Order: sequence, then C-alpha cells, then structure tokens
Amino acid sequence: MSIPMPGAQVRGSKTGKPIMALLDLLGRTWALGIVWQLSQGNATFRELQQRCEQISPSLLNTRLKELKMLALVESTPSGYELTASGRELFSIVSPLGEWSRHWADQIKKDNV
Amino acid sequence: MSIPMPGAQVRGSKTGKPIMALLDLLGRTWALGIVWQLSQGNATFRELQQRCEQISPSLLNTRLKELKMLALVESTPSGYELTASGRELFSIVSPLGEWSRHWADQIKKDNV
DNA sequence: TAATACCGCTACTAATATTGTAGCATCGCT
DNA sequence: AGCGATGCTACAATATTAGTAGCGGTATTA
Repeated sequence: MSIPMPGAQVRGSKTGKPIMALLDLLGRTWALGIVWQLSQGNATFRELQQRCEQISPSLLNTRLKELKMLALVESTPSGYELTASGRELFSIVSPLGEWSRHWADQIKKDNV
Repeated sequence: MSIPMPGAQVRGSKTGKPIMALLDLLGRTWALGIVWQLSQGNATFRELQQRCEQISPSLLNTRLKELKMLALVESTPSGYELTASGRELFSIVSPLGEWSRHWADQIKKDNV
C-alpha cells in the first residue's frame, strides 16, 4: 500500500488535502494504536509487538515504515519513539481515551 | 466484519477496553471520513457517497450500519446525521484538520 | 570459540476486507 | 403507466491483514 503523503492522491481521495492523507493513514489497521502505545513510552520492535497484543511483525514493520516516512515516529538506538509531530498528534487524540469510556456507558444504557 | 462493541473482543485486542473498540472502529476504511463529512451537514445516502468521492455503496452501507449500531450516526427521514455522541467525537478530532496542514508543511520542509 | 539468547526484520500463505459494477425494489411525480 | 431518483443488495475481482517460520546479526555466557 502506498504511503499517504499529504499533497498526493491517497486511498479514497484525489484532492491531496492533508486531512485526507491523515485520515487515510489513521484509517489503517493499528496506525493509531501504535502511536497510542508509543505515547506510553519508547519501545523496541519486539516490545512494541507485545504491547500491541501480538500484532504480526510484517504489519508492524509496514506501519512503522509509514509512520517514519511521515515523520510521526523515529527509530533511535534505544528503540522506537514518537517525534515532536507524533506527540502533537497524540495530544490531539488523547482525549479519546476518556471519551470512549463515556461512550461505552452510553451504548450500554441504550441497549437496556 | 464484526462490529467493535466496547466491552467485547475486537480486532487486535482481547481486553474489551472501550478505547480499543474505538481504535478498531476508527481504523476501518472511511469510518472517520464519514463522520467528518457528516459533520459538514446531513446527507442522503447518495449525497454522502458523492462527498466521500465515490465510495462504493456496499462499503458505505457496511460502515453506516456499524456507526448506527454504535450510536454515532442515525438515519432520519431527511437523511443521515450525527448523533450527540457522533458530534462529540467529531469535536475531539476536528483539530486534526488544522494540525494536518502544519504537519504537511513540516514534511515538505524535511524533504528539502 | 561455541553455544545461547536475544534482536530487527523478511518471506510466505491463508484469511479477511475493500473496490467496483450491475441492478433490484420502492417512492413521488406527471 | 412511465420516468427518474432513492436506498440498498449481490457478487466477483483485488488489496490488505493475520499468522507462522525463520534468517542474519550482536551481545552474553560458558
């Protein structure tokens, strides 16, 4: 799958708008999950694999390549870590953690 | 694909944590895109298809079913619209629009 | 120096998801 | 009755993800 570079055509959008590239990227399995896990601390490849509940190494590596290319993650001698941009992205989406719990309660109520 | 109900096992996670269900949902093609488009105003099925740049009707329908089941979207006589929860979700992710433009600039600079 | 134990990562197949096209059933209008 | 639009389904082709095995490298220990 090609990397959703802002400015280029991406899956589902020909406009080249950055938001569409971002939505394409985040709409790939485990992309946000990886960012989420790395926000909890740097990790080596195998550590990250475990935190992501045994994601397959082929997919993990594919996603890491994309995230590195898009400057959200970088690999250092001590493992993978979020870049400044990656941390910004996380800070935007992090409220989802708490919101998702309210949302879950709401759905439970609805189904009673 | 089964619907990522909070509390149940979802793709990539057995813990049942709401955030994992949410990340599974948002990690499906077009899920966030549909929410994004509906935030710009209600739309009928075919209007929505057009706004999403010709997403296939089968996928659109699949996603809409999931989003309805998870109480983020509802269908009304005048078309599809976000629920209160759907609007909350959008309000959390909406800063991504502006952030993605800065991010795109950053990537451009890096590649010079 | 050889055995052991990790590491990052690749290769490959099977399973699953998405795309793309055609078209059905239903509705309101003339 | 005939037309055009709608929501949506069916199905085959294609693309993505999951799952498993294991290679080549480095550090550690015996």
